[in-house]
Amino acid sequence: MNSSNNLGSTGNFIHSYINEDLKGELNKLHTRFPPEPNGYLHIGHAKSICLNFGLAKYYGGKCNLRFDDTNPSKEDEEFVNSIKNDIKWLGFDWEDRLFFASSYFDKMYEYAVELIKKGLAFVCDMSAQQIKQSRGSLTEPGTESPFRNRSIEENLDLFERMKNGEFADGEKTLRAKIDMSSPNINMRDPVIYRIAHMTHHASGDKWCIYPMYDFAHPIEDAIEGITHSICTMEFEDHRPLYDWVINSIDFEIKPRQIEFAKLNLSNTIMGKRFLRNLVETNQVDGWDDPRLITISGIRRRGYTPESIRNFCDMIGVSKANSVVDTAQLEYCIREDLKPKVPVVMAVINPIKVIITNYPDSQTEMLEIENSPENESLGKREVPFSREIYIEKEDFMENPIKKYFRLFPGNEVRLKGAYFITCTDVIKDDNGEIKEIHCTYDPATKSGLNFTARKVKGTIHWVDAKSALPAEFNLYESLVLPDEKSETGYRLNPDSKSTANGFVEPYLKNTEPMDRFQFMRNGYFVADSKYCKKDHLVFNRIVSLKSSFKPISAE
RNA sequence: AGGGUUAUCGCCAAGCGGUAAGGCACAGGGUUUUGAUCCCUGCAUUCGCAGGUUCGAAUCCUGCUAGCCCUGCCA
Repeated sequence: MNSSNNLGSTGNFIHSYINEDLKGELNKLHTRFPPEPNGYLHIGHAKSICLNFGLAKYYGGKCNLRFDDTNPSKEDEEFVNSIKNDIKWLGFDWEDRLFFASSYFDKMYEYAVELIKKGLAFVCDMSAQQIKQSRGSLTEPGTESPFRNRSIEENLDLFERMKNGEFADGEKTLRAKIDMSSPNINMRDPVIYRIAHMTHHASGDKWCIYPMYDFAHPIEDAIEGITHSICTMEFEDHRPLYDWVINSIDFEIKPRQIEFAKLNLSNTIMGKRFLRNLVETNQVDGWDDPRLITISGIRRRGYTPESIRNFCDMIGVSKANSVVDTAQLEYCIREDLKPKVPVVMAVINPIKVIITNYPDSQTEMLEIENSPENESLGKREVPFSREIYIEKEDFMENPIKKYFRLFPGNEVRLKGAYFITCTDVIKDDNGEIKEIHCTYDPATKSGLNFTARKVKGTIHWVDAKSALPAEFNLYESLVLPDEKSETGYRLNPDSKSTANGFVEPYLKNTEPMDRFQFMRNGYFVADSKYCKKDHLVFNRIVSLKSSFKPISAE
């Protein structure tokens, strides 16, 4: 598959903009990834990270990491740490360019004063409610604030007193003086500074007034010399205001804001409220629950950074809002893991098989290749003896059509071992199958190139005596579409299921985050929290593709 | 007085006036000690709709239609 960065060959509309702006000097490109530290990053952020850092890398430019921490009421140090960690894990490096909007508060204050002096901003005494009412509506113009024409001196004095803490929260705001009748509501004298007596995670209690996004962001970009400020579509309406700030302050560098459509994934919800609610009500196991599409969740699920980067390259960038099929993400992780991880045998829902003609006390070691995809992964020894476990699904007393696994009278191959034929089904008093009796044919031993008979099915197994017990977490989509719900979805009650089975003794030294393909079961990762030497826990990253479509019996 | 924006295969997505790339998904065939992988093959006479310009239109023009975003002292 195309593991190269599709930013080059085909490109997207952002490339055309960059080319037309930076003609000949593409290495001057300077982007930034500007998260607000108010939550954990999710795969939608990964798209933005790959875009911003990827563009810089592609053109030999730079990309900053900047925390847009202008609202102390929502932000926290915990989030800045998790965000840094996630970006590094994804494989991107901001080098020495780690910035905080809060470190520009002094400059922003000065720029606000400059705006006042130019007659472009005023202190407004209206309440939030009054401002809302005077803003007009989507179809009607707003009305001007009665405080709009205060003198520059009075505005300067009031703004300074706002800074000095003389007013309570909400008592006054600083507003840009633009146009109350603009069809763009963002231009109707937007608030650019608000009062909030609150401790900021970085600046502490130094400030009690904080700049609003629309004022702060263009300044942050300009200060850092950002050439292209890439954000999502909902900010398109803010671009005139962005440009207004840049032009009003008369920065020599004029960053260009470019909007792209954020990522949506089928059957998943990215909203911060949604994620936060699940975490806080303990419906999931923390922000890194393997079912969550947070970066930390998909990491614990077993996804690799390469697979996420490839996914982001693959889905492209455009302005059309779209929903990417989760199958595409799953394709990327299978594709990445396929040549990297060993293929071993794990029986998730075991049922015992007794090979009645196999010597009672004998155990032999069979040699099996670790990966048909990658010879360099070598071989391993797998014990085999009279009693083994196979997957419940690999046996049917009354087989459906086209079933070529084990059933009474049928012969199948045990991977890396022998052909076995089912001779008996032993049931308990309740009629439940207790064990399956088979016979084996020594002549069919793996590697002997036995060709006298053919079997249609090859199944995996583990030796009962030496197998290691293990727990398997299997996942399905966290949400399901539901037209009856007002949200359009509902939580999937079966999003997680746990099964107890066995793995080969080869896995005895498994470390958390080790990845494997469990033959015919899918790709798995040892859980980072719960997998211990004496208690193996594996999460299914993704199942294998399968063209086997069980058609009902009879 | 509303403004902005989008529309190309089931899902992403190239395309920028010269006659519809690619990926995912799906289907069929071959190989196969994973019903996996791999390998072939198929998958838009058509680009939201209707007109127009042109030798030639997904690309230009006009008019419609539909989706998404915008009335936080959030970002």
